[in-house]
Amino acid sequence: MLTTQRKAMLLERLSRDGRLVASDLAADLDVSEDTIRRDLNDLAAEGRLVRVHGGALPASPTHVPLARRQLMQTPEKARLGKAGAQLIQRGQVVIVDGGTTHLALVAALPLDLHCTIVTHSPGIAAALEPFQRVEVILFGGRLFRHSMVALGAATVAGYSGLRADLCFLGVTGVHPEAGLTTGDAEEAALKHGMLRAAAEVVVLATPDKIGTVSPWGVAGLDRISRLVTQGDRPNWLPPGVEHSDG
Amino acid sequence: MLTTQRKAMLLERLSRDGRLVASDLAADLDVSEDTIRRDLNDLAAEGRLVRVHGGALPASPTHVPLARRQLMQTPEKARLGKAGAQLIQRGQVVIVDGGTTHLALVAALPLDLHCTIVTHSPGIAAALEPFQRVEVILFGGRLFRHSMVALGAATVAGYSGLRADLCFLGVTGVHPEAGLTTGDAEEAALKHGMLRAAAEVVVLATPDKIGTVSPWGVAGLDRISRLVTQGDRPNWLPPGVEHSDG
DNA sequence: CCGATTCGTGCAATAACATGCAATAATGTG
DNA sequence: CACATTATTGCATGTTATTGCACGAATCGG
Repeated sequence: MLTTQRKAMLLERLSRDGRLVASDLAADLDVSEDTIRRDLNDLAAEGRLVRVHGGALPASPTHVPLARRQLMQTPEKARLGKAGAQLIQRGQVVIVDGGTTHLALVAALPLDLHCTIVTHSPGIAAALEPFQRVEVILFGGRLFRHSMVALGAATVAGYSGLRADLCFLGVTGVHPEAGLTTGDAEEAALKHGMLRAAAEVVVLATPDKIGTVSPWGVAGLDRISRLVTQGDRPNWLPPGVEHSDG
Repeated sequence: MLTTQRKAMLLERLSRDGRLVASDLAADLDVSEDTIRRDLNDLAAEGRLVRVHGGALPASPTHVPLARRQLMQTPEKARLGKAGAQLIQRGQVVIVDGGTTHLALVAALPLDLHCTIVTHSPGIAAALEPFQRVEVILFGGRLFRHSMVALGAATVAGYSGLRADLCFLGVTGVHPEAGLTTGDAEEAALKHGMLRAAAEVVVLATPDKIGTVSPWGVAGLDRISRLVTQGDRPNWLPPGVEHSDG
């Protein structure tokens, strides 16, 4: 049997059965378990499935709807979210970007918080449902699937007409020279608009984003008011930028 | 059974039943209680549930309302959703209103569906994430908390400039004389705009809404193309309106 | 307070894992 | 064709993960 053919069969079985068990496959296809393992690792490296102990599971978040992923909060993100939540004061108008870190922020908000939250992320908006005293403004647009946020002229226009107190900005790179960067051009432009619409800008950054650069620039580090990370303050952070350890 | 798969099943049962009992699970899944305990401890360490004596409970009580309501799909609503999903044809532009019934509609869509879905509900938009080939247009506005949809001038303007093939309209009352009604004035106006923006209008209605009236009128029964209910066609349904049993 | 259940820990058996190595087959190159 | 290179596979090795069991401690419900 050809290697490629075997891998195709693995994917076929995976979508049919919803899972793959390495030992069963070795017996079925009459090859060693090592071969199966190698195949599974290859396919996992291509992102076509997710490797687990004993076999593999589907890669696509098919039957894992929003609710599940909302709860998939690492303790790190929860701490970041908690640190961010403490920065919001009663009555403020706050812009909240999309992303799982900001979902953690919402989860850390006190239930009786009284403020206005502006977002272009349907996930953030939906998560704000339990907060009776939070006014939620949602900007629409065409949904950018990768990060599940609304993008488009209407979105940009919405932020350009806004004067907010605080903005929680999500980026995929925080670098001493490249500054704040993200993976999509249009998203970068929108984030720049969000940044300009707020008096203070806070970036919640997990450790994997510190010191890294993504293709599209959003703004320089001196444009943000505070960086929340895990660990000590990076020594390259401009003096005007505050820092907290989440 | 793969360990990862078993843990996923535990989370699924948790969100379905609202609690987990270790001893029951051990018997159900045919593993020792030690294994279940270890699984529960792992998941608790990841913050995905809260460990209690004898089992586990959902992690974030604040978000259970939303999560629960999303998963609280009665078999009736699932059937309605399935019936509605079959009405969508490839390439169409479809308006989908908010509400749990329409969440069931999204859940029933085929994963490879290729169409454009327009909505002003962040929950619907978020639920559409797994559908790679569905273009999602989200209209924004101020979030109306009771039904978790965006309302406002921008929302109305969005629909008024749209020509869609199909519209799934949610109402709280379907009555022979009062027609389609809902509980909020502004929402009623918006729904009227949605109805006018689509060539065909479908109403998915659970039995508790048939024959009831809410304060604010949306449109007469003759303005809809199809009513999907559970059971026989109401004899007062205008002849021009099609009917299906979901 | 007591019995029953549940919990945590250590332990051992088994399964699955990564890694390096060698044999073989397929492919590329002069 | 001759030869080198690469890909694929199975095997041996040591490591890690998973699981069930045993035992004593902690907890629960009266």
